[in-house]
Amino acid sequence: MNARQNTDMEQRAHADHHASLRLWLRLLSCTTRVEDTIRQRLREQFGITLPRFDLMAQLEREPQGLAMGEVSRRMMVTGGNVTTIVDQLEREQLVQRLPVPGDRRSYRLALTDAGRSTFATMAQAHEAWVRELMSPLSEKEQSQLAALLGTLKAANPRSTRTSARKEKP
Amino acid sequence: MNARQNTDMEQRAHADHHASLRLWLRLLSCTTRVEDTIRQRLREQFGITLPRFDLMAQLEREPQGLAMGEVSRRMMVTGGNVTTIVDQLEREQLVQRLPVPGDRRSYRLALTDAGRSTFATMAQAHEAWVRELMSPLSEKEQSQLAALLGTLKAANPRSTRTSARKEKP
DNA sequence: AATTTTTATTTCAAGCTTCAACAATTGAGA
DNA sequence: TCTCAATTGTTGAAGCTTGAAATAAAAATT
Repeated sequence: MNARQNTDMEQRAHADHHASLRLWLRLLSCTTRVEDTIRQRLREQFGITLPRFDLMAQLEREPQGLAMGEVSRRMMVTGGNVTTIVDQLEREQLVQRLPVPGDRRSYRLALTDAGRSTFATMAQAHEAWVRELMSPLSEKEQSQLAALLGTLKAANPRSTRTSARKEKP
Repeated sequence: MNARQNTDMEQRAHADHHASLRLWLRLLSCTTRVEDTIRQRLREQFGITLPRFDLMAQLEREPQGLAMGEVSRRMMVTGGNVTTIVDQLEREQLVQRLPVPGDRRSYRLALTDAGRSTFATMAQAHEAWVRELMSPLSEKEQSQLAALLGTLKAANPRSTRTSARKEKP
């Protein structure tokens, strides 16, 4: 660390040079705290992990089912990741891989009946927790927050994350 | 995409029945996108992982060093987790475990000289990335966001997460 | 039709994370 | 002092995650 440069940096810092950094750390820690709470309650009360819950939530929205790749895109995780989560959920009889007539590579991923009813119970509790955890903010503050985050989200591109992109030589 | 169900959901949503849930999902995805970008750039440009960078950042703030437990608390991760990250960083000669005179269970964890200089370089790039990623928001919007998140953070307790808490029988 | 390219998914190794159990040391009380 | 409880850190199993390579099937080209 060069003391001279350090001083220069501090001088130009007009009080809030690190404002963005502090904002980011606060954003991160808020999110982490809420997420950890939800993760813990899901495990304690339903014996399920957050990734499995999230995957079921994706399927619940699309009763006709989704391809693995589509789930991967929506959850913003790699395909390999989805494979292992689905393997587990299938073993627990909560989701099923259904064949797609025209395409033997792919299949429809859908909740089983058991999965649907299990999810319904969990989702209700989950939504109550989220409301509780957000309740420190008034309704008005919540919509302000949503608007600000919307700006941030719109500007940052969604990463593809399908993994295994080959370079064109 | 099923148009009918989509409509139903919107109808039953007395304008903002699920507002908190949507807010939470937006908060989560904003954070995830920024975090993923940072993680990727750290790996590509410096060959380091985000957890290792974060741990070094904790140490950089405390030149006299920190105990494992203190790092664990500040990073809000389990002790076992810190152990493995430190093992790696020690192997790379970026941090060191220094003995504490009065206590043979514990030690001071501190950056090495190499660690300090490596971190300085990375931290500068890191801060520039954060500023870039937050730049869709004006300065004023950033402080509004910080204030709202402050309210949220203050109300949610910081979890201990030291693991291995024995019940009193 | 045969070949090449693209698409869909899986596998594998490595690393992160948690939880629970464990070991070592310190501290407090009998 | 001796014992028991609390503190500090580690280990191991299981699960999540990524990135890269592999497999299989479909689509596009020649």
